[in-house]
Formats: sequence, structure tokens, C-alpha cells
Amino acid sequence: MPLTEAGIHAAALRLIDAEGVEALTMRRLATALDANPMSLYHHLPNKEALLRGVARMVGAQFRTVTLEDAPWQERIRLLATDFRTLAHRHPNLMAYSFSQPDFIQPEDPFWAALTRTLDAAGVPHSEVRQVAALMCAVVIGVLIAELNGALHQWSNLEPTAPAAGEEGPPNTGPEEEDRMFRLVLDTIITGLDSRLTDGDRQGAGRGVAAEAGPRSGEPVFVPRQQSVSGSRWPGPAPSCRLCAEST
Amino acid sequence: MPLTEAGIHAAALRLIDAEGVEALTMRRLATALDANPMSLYHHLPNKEALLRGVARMVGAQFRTVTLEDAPWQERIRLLATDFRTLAHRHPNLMAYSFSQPDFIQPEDPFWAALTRTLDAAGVPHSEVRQVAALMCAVVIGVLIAELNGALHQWSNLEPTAPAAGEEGPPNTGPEEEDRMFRLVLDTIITGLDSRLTDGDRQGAGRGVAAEAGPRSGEPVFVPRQQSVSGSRWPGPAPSCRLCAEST
DNA sequence: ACCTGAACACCGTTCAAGT
DNA sequence: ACCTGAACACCGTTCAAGT
Repeated sequence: MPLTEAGIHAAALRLIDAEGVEALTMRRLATALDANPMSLYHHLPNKEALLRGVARMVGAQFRTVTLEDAPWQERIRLLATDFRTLAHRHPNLMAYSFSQPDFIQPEDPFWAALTRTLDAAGVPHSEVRQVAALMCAVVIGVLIAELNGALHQWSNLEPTAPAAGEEGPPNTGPEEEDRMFRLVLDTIITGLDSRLTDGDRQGAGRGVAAEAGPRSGEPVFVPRQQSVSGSRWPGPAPSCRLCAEST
Repeated sequence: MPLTEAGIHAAALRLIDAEGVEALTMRRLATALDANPMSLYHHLPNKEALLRGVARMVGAQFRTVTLEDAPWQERIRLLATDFRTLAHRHPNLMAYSFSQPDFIQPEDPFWAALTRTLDAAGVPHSEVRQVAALMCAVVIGVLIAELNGALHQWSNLEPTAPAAGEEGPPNTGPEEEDRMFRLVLDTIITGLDSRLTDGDRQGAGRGVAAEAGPRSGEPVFVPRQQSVSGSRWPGPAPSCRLCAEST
């Protein structure tokens, strides 16, 4: 155990899995490795690099088999559930890592498989990356909500009416989240499917502000269109009453 | 300025907006308020409560007007873009706050409006909360990816092939994210629409492992079905080679 | 009741010094 | 080249003491 970078990463991951990201400390990590805290700095520039390294090490773990012959819907489902399995394997790390921008890399087999699948589905080449990015964002959003308990908690919130007792038992339990995950996935796939196959049903609101559906075969995904919301970014807008200086 | 709890929250939000969550420190907050660091503890139990308080204060800021007469698709779009506007107003806080489970409360007008809208759309009463939770998770996922730059970065990743120059300029720029946000929203709404109206096209993979589409009018959203993925949670699975103790 | 100073147990990181 | 001890500048929080 001559204190290699990979060994430090592995030990850090073990510590994170066991006690959470906030428990990862250069000093604690060093004692876990039977080393002097300062020795770590000969293999890592700083703690931020350590965390990034651990995240990328795990992110590169994605499945590489792709079921090249299956329908694209099934391949998407496979990739997403794989992603979810990984998130469940290292929940503490992933809950943190999802907030970092660079834990999915172009070299990761996951990204290659995802873009290849969308390409096979018929998404225009110029838009594959954007659709892939959005798919990642959506799945990550659901996984974050699942890992931190928000999905479970929100599902048990009262609806607008006080629920006069005819509601049945509140849908709780762990396997409920399996169903919810599949539901989002199916809904997204259905929506993609609609946009890809028939241009008529497309628009997500036929009869609502009817924006004549684009002909099939052309960029249906990113219709260049004017922004509706006015607020620009970055920098907090000055119009928020919470920000008003009161002292 | 007798150092009220609301005043402390507002000052904390200002500090977060200006310099990020990691810059929020009890000591720095105190000096920003011209107070002794220890005085804060007479109004707050600890730093965690401070952050939770700030997050909930901002989360309660959601729009309360609902356009009760507009079609549900339009109302969903309005709620989502409102959410996004708020995220852009306090990007530093929101990037952190989205990872917390309790920044959306049942009392928030946002939650009430969302569930009411889904109810109006025809989602079965017993499943409104779950669908609402998933909608929140999806939107939050995209917003996180937008705020931390992942959406932009992923969109510019090379697809599987090295792109032989016929690709056109990489779609970057700020208004690109407007389009992408609308794309997810429309895709989700299309998917929801499909599930709500015609039960035949439903299933997101007709011809794929054909799971006989449920009749319309009944719980199409959460079809009680066996889980497909085997991995259970929580606790890291032992089969990960990254976790293998090497020392 | 509200505030305060000193102190405690922790951090990440620098640096000069050891082998 | 790799490791180390002491030190620095910060944390969050406790507590006894002030008004």
C-alpha cells in the first residue's frame, strides 16, 4: 500500500459510501489509510480534485454492452435503469456528484451508447447531443429526488382538497419508486416517439396556441423560436423583494 | 435592525446570491449584519436551519395566479417557466437547494397549483401527487443541469462519430437553453397527453414487449407491475470493484 | 431577554525540514 | 522521490458571563 492515487480514490469512495460526502475529510481519509494527512497532497492537488476524481471514477463504470439490435425504446430503458442501479450503489456520492457538471464525460461508454441509440431512433444528427443531454438531465432529476427522499415525501403531500377519506392508503414503500421511475421513462419515450413518428399529433397541445406541427424528417426537436420568458441570466434579478436590503 | 430571523435570512440570501452557498459562513454573515457571530445563535439553532430557512423562504415565492381557465398544457408550461425564472433569479441558492428534500412544501401555492392543474388534466385523483412529484423532479433535473453548466457542456460533446465537418456550428449560446427547456416540457406534455387521451398508442414502445395498453379512464399512470431491475436499496451493493478493499 | 468574549474541536492547506 | 511535523487561517458551536 504505497499510497497510490487510485488507492486514495477507492478509500475515499468507501468513506463516502459509509458515512456520506460531508464525512470525507483529508484528515479522516488519511487515518483510514494509515498515513499522515499531508502525505495525500503528494498525490492530489487538493480536496476538490479528490472528489472530482472519485466521481469520474464511478461515472466511468457505466455498462458498455448496448443490445445493438433491440428497439431504441428498449435500449433507452436499459441505459436509464443501469444509471439508476449505479446511483443506488453509491447513493451518497451520486447525490453530490449529480450537482457537478463534469461527471459524465464524452469518453464514457454510457454517453456513446446513449447518442448512438438516439441516432438509431431517428433523432436528427445535429440534435442528438442536445436530446441526449436532456435525457440525462431528466433521469438525474428523478434520481436526485429519489435519493434525497423528495419523491417519497412529495408523493405523500395532500392534494389541493383535504381528501375526504376515499383516497386509499398513501402510496409509499420502496417499490413505489420503481414504478414512478418507469412512469417518467415511459412518458418521455412516448413523447419522443410522438415527435419522431407522426408530425400531426405533435405539439403537446394540439388546439392550444396551435404552432403548426413540423413535417416529419426535419428538425422537430429544436424549433428555432422566440423565447417567451423575459428574465435573463446570470446574476440575481433586482426585482426580488427577498433581496431588498433592510438594514 | 434588531437582528430578526427574517433579517438574517435575507442577509444570508444576499450573501449566497453574491458569492455562492459555500461562501455563507456564520462569521461572515455576522459581520455582514454588523453583529457578533454568537448573536446569530439566539435566533437560529444552527447553520443547517439557516440554510433550510432561506431555501423555504425562496420556495414560498412561487406564483399564485394560475390562469384557471387556460388548458392544462398551458398552465403546466406557465408553472414550469415560473419555476425556471425563480431558479435564474437565485442560481447559487437553487443549485444547492434542489438537492434538499424539503424546499417544496404542501402549503406552497406552487404545489397547490400544480396538483390542481394535473387534476384538471384528468390524472386520476389517487395518482395526482405522484405525477406532480415526477414533474417537479424532471424540471429540477433540467434546471440543475442548466445552472451548473452540464446542459451546455453535454450539448457540445462530440457524438459517437468524430463528426466529419458537416455538423454545423455547435449549438451553444444562452437562448439555446430556452429552446431545450421548452423541448423537455413539450415532450413530457406530449407523453402525458398520449397517456390521458388514447390508451392504444400508450406504452411508449408499441410492438416492444407489448404490455397490453390499459383501458382509458383507469389508473394508466402507475400500473402495478413487477420490478425489472433487481438491485435493492439503500446501502452500497458489495459487487462494485471500486469498493474492493486494497490495503 | 438579548448579546458577548474566550475557548474547544475541528477543517484545508503551506512550508520548511527530514529521509 | 516521498513523507512529516508544526503552523496558519479559517470553520461551527458551547458556555459562562455580562447587560
